[in-house]
Amino acid sequence: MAAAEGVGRRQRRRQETIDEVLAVAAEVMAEAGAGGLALGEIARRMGIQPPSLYVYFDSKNAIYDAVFARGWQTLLDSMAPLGRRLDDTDDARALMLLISQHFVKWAVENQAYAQLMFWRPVPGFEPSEAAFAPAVEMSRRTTQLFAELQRRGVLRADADIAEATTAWTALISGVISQHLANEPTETFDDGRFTRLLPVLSSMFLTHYGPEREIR
Amino acid sequence: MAAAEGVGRRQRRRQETIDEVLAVAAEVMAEAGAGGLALGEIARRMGIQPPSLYVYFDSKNAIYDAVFARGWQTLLDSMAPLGRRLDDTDDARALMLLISQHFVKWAVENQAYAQLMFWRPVPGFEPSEAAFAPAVEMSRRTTQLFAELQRRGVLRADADIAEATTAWTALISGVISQHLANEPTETFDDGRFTRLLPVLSSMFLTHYGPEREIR
DNA sequence: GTCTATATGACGATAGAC
DNA sequence: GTCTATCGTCATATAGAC
Repeated sequence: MAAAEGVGRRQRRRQETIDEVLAVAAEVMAEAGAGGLALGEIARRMGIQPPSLYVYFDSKNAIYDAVFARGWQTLLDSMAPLGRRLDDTDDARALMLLISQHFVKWAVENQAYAQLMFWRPVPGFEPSEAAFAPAVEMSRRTTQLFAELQRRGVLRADADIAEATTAWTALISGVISQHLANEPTETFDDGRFTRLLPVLSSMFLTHYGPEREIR
Repeated sequence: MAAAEGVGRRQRRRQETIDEVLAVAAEVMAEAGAGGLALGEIARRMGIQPPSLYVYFDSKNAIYDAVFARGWQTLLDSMAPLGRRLDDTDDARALMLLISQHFVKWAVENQAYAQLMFWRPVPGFEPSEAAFAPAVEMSRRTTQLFAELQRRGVLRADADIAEATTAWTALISGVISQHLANEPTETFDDGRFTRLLPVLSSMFLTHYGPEREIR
């Protein structure tokens, strides 16, 4: 019993340290860019020596991996409430735009994560399969959302859902990429690319929608 | 006279060395990723010592800057013939797709350059104004192309050309980003995102085109 | 002008004492 | 679990040979 409790405490404390490492890492990445993460800087801010980090992570890339996974998981969690709104709303097209804007806004306001999630800024780092899981789940839910939109007649009955999902992904990631690369200090509301989302969303829904309006 | 010739030879030789450095740098970046460029590796392949590189470039970032400029200039030059075809063709919509495909294909086949041109993979490196010039010129020509398409009635008379240019840029860079990040080893023809270009192009032209077809 | 030789300080990573 | 010591590599700077 006492032994089991001891293990529990130790593990709890270990997890807390791991969480702190990741939080500080995200801080450093936000200031220096995703590729500018330095173990010495993490250690300095935590008041420990760099080698101590190796007690919790096997390598620098393992830290990147954990940050990558955490980013997708956080974004995924933040989108869940919006997805559930689909049951209430009668304007699925407007909700679609809201979802797109929420997604891009998160990326613009969490650029350290977004660089790692949407680009390959770190030579030699490739996310592990486990870290990729939340990203795959995001893709799954997006496909599911489009299938539901099709069921409701917002998307054409003969629309290729897999294709629509890929197209939407490319659209959104294009806006994010251009913002991060060309005007990273601009706010979501004022960005040249982020402001295009209503147009792009309407473009997308016109193409995959049930009928094309006559102007 | 002899002195002037001597200077000419020296400068020519200097320029040749500079060109060799940039070619080797692009090689290394293609293998290790844009952020994985190492001066020692450039020097090793050239058969010189790393400090010798400082005779030709002030810093590593100066090499990145030159590669960045060269990438945009090369892409720009490779697109010029396609742009001129606008005068001959009677199917401007098809040419529009060809141009998009050419652009993306170049990025997919020159990933070392593309990473530097479309992302920010190197902490602390921001392209100089001079290096940015060919990229600005590319944007200018794109705007010009769309204005011409509008003159010909391929784009709506009341379409916002600046907005259309930004939207097209976001679309294209979305395809490139997703390909580079998720399936960089896939060919242009087989890529999940690159294959979407006809759909995306049609989506774009439907939105900005003169009338929306009824399905 | 161009190169080599050498030095500096930061980095990621490892070994081993405590 | 944390430290010190250390290694190899990196970008960069300087001194000096040719």
